[in-house]
This record gives sequence, structure tokens and C-alpha cells, in this order.
Amino acid sequence: MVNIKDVAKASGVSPSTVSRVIADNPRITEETKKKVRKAMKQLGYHPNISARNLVAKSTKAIGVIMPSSANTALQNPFFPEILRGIGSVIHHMQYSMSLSTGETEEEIFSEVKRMVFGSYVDGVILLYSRINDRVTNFLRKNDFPFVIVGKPHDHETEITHVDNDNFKAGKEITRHLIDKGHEKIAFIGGSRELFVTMDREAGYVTALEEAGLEVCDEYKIHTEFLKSGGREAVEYLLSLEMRPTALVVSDDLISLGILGRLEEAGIKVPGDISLVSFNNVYLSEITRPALTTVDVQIYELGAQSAKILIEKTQNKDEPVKRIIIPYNIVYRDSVMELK
Amino acid sequence: MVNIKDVAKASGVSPSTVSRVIADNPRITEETKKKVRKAMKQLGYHPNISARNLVAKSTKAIGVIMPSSANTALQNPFFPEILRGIGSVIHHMQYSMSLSTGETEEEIFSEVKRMVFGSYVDGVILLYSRINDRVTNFLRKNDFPFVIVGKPHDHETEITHVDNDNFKAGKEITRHLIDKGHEKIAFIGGSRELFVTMDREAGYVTALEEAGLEVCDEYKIHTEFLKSGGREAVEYLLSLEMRPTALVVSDDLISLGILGRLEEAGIKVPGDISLVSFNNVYLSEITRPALTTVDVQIYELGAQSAKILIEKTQNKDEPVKRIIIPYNIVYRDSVMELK
DNA sequence: CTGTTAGCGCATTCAG
DNA sequence: CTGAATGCGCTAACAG
Repeated sequence: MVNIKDVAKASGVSPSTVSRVIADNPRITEETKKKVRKAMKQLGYHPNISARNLVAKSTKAIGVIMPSSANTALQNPFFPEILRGIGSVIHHMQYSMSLSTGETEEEIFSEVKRMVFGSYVDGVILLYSRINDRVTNFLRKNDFPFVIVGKPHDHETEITHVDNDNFKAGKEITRHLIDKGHEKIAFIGGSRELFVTMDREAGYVTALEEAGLEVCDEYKIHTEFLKSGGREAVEYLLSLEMRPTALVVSDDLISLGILGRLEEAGIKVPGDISLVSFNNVYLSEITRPALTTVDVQIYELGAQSAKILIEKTQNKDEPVKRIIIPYNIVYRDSVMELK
Repeated sequence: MVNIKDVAKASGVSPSTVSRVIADNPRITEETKKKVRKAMKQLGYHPNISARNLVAKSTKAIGVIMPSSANTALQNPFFPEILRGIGSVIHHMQYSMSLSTGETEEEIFSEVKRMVFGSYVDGVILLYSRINDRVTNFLRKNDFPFVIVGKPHDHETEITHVDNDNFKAGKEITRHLIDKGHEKIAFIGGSRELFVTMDREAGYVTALEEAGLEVCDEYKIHTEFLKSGGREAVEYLLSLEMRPTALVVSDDLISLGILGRLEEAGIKVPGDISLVSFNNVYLSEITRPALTTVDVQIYELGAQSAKILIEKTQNKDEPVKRIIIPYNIVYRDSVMELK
């Protein structure tokens, strides 16, 4: 491995000069810079990151923590997309990205500890948010730079996070259904433990109330994320004497399952039941019918969180921030006007 | 930041002893080990990775390179799943995983260079395989440990890779259709540039030939991966005077699109047309109908590639290997017997 | 069984 | 504008 000394020797300068050339230090003559760079190229020199990290006390690397992958949630196209967003800014800032590999909560926690204590990364992005999460608490206690994608469960005002206004989105998309004449509207969401779900549901409830519509608990369904494609949810729904005419579903992937189950039961979407959902992943365009869904700009969610995290790592006393990514509703074919 | 010296001082031994305790060197008394460990805990000591990497000349990190994400291919649930597989073994080997962040081919290439030259990682996993790929050539030229998931386009016998027997799988799944009485079977695949596609297609062709069925070019369709959910593919198919009664589709996600377009056209699956596909991602279970598909064991593909790569990094002259992950066909509801 | 010494490759004082 | 010296935190060779 060719090192800084070799380059120094080859170009007839000292190692420190070479170091300065690497950093493009303005106090070095263009002439010597050229000379040195030529030598670097000839020898095929590339600075060693570990050595550099050691002295710089920074790795220019960001850790990205995925939720524990015990469940199938990870197959949600949401994740590749958010990784793309994160990757984009990380790349352009010349950082690198270290992805969590643990499957259980326990594994993930020990991994984060390694990342933090071992100075693997300068900051961490949490792709989930759980009540009383060990990782979050740990990061806070150690005053380590991190951001959460989504809404933190505790200490919301003390944790930098990037999120959508899920309440408003839930309200608006429900409102859309109401505008189309629907009155019996049910909500199907994932785990109650997720803030996204609850916020969207709260928006749904508010829209109903504001329209003077009845809000009944029978219409609020929570299905284990993705579980058997929402079969029970649909069965339950169909068993109701007052069948809803429209559904607000909190995730496109769940919608896909619902769609299948509905069709199985011979119920047409949007003919018999209208459906709206959230996220606007690629899927929602190719399902039949194509979904009317709120585009939460997943890519942007990732990009912004990376951006703000990097700022934080570079300036420890950046204020706590809360970034709200705007959403917009994509109208497609899963809603029908009720006359 | 508390370092090895502090621990040494606090426990009344030398730094090297502490170092040995960390490595659990058997030549150290249990007694002193205890003493030192206690001090480590008290001080909250954790070894600094960069320093260790510097002397060890190894980072215990693996780079994972995704295909350029200009297209939507990345939204394929295939990727999160293979990352899980890779992550699993990486985690248990106490390695870490660095994910590529570039979007274009160019960006990715420069990133790989950084990884390799900067000693960011000990080895690289390529999640794609392209003809005359710069990254592959670069890695080969520099004799840097890497493995390809899928079949290398060039120098197949010189590149360690892990793959399925896509030819055989293609043949077998087509055979299944034939056994069910189908004779007019079309193939819908992604880009011709991908070996997976071509191998599966070759298997399809062979099955047809072996059964004495006619192989006609009109039945071989290649659609830009995912493009508008395979709309043209379906339109084209329906325009044929000899409409196929069954479809072999090279990817579950494409199948989803096809399913939608077919239904749009009022064609029932499997009633009017049967369909089989590949990968067995979560989707294929919740579509309607659920897909008969070949499970290529994505997770295993990832896990094995990580395993063999780590072996390679630890022993530079591991022989070139080729690992074939067995597939198995999952029979669901998208095929109907033709009488 | 443990301590001393040296050095990994680089960036950064401090001199000049 | 450039060089010499020092240290980042750790491991390994060599003594003892």
C-alpha cells in the first residue's frame, strides 16, 4: 500500500506538504501541488481512511437503522426508496452510509452501541420510532447526533425529526372521500404503536367530525402490518351490517392486500367500495385499480433527514429541528363518486 | 473519549495488557482480566475502530453495491430482502455493511474506487451484473475481493458468484404449465441485458422444445423493467391472433402489473390465462390471484454471498467458487388446468 | 504472564 | 510557503 511518505519521497517534498496538497491547502504553490499530484497519480496513491479518521475524530459516515426485520415490513418498497433519498445527499456530501444489519431489537441495539462507541459513524438516522425505545434513549443519553424519520414518541421537542403532517394528510384524503359523497368510511391501519397510523387515523376522525358524520369504533381497524394481506380486516368489514362505502387505508402495501381480498369477495373497487391510501410507492400505480393515494415524498423524507443530520454532526449545537415534508394527493382510479 | 491508556492506568496495568484483554488473549490471568474489565466498564471504555483498523489493515466492513437506481428496479422488494440476508451473516460475523449511495453508473464507480482505495471495506458484493461493467473490471484488475449475486457476464469461471439455476427453474416452471395442458405459452421478461432474464427464457424455450411444442418469437416479450406495469406487453399479447393460454413472467413485480392490465382487459387469471412467475417476494402472496412462482430464496442468496465474501477476505487465495442456491416452486392460484 | 517499544498513515502544531 | 516533530488509539514484536 502506497502511503503519504512514498508520495513525499517521489515528489521531493515532505509528508506534511503532501498532506496539505490533499486538503488543497491554499498556502501551497500551484507548482508544487501539480508536482505532488502527478506523483500521487503515478504511484496510484489514495489516502487511507482509517488513518485519516483516527486523527480527524470523524468518519464522515452515517449509520442508518432499519426497524427490526422480524416482520415483513421491510419488504415494503418504502425502504429502498428512503434509502435512495438518504443515499443521494450522503453521496454528494462525500459521506458513506452504514446500514444496520440486526434483525431483532436486541441485535440492533448492540449494533448501535458499536457504531457509537466505536466511532463507526458520525451520526445516526432512525427509520422507525417506538415507544420507550432503547436505541433512542441511548442516543439521547450519550448526546450523539441523530434524527428520526417520523414522529418521536417521547421528547418530541428535543429530538430533531423529519416527518409528514400525517394528521392533515389523513384529514384531507378523508375529506376527498366525503366530497365524493361518502358517509360510511372505515379506516384500516397498521399497528397502533406507530404514530403514522395514529396520526392518519386522527385526521380521518377529524374530517368525519367536521363533516358532521358519525365516527364509530367499528370502523376503525388495526391489522398487524401486512398480516395475511388484511384478510381478517376485510372479513370483519364485510360482516358489519352497515357496510362502509369507502376505505382509508394507511399504507399502499396493505391496500394491495385489501384489494385482493375484496375482489375475492366479489366486491368491486371502486364500484362497490372506494379506497384511498398512503405513500404512493411504485405499486400504487400498477395495481388494479391504480390507487388514489397521498404521496408522502419518501425520497425527500430520506434526503432531508440525511441533510439535517450531517449539519448536526458538523455543528454539534445546531438547534433541534422539526422538518415537515409536504405531501400531495395523487388522484387515480380507486375512488368513485357516490350519488 | 476514554482510551486504552486510561483503562491501563485505572486498572494498574500496561496498555498492551488491556489490548490483550480486549482480544481475550489466553495468556492473561483471569484475575487481571477481571480487574481490567471492571475498569473498562467503570470508565465506559470502547475500543476505537479507526485506530484498530489502521493497524489491523482491515475494516471488517463489506461494501454492498446496488444497481444504478435511475430506474424503478430498486423498488423491487427483492432488494430489502437480499439486504436482510447479507445483513444477517455480516452481523453475526461482527462485520458492518456499507451501502452504495450513487445513482448513476458513474457515481457508483467512483464510489467503489473510494471504498477500495481508501480501504473503506474489505470486500464488495455486487447486486447486479452488466456486460463489460467498469466496476467489475476495476475490482478484477485490482485483485480486490468481491462476489457477484447473479451470473457474471464475462470471465464467469474467474469470478466467485452466487446464483440460482435460472435455466432449470425456467424450464421446470414452464414444464408445469405444459403438464397442466398448456401449449400456447408466452414469456414476458425484463431487460435482455440481464442474464436472469435470458436464462429463464432459455429454460422456457427448452421446456417447449422438449415437449415438442412450437417456439415462436412472437411469444417472447421483453419489457423495460416495470415500465407502465407491462401495459404494452399485454396489449401486444392480446393483439396476437393466436393468444397464449399461459404466461411465464420473469419477475413477481412485473407479474403484478400484468395482472392489473389483464384484468383491465377483462381477462381472468387463471380462468382465461394462467400465469407463473419468479422470486416469491411478499407480494406474490397477497395479489389476487396469489401467484404460482419460483421461490429463489432471496434471503439465502444474500446470506451465502456475504458468507463466501467474508471467507475470501480472510483468505485471499480461496478458490473461485460458484454457489447455486436451490429454488423451489410455490404453487398457488394463478394456474389452471387446461382440458 | 506482563511491560516496553515501535509503528500503522495521516494531520497538525510549531519553526523557519 | 514548506519541513520536522508529535500524537491520534491501538496492536504486535520483543523482552523479561
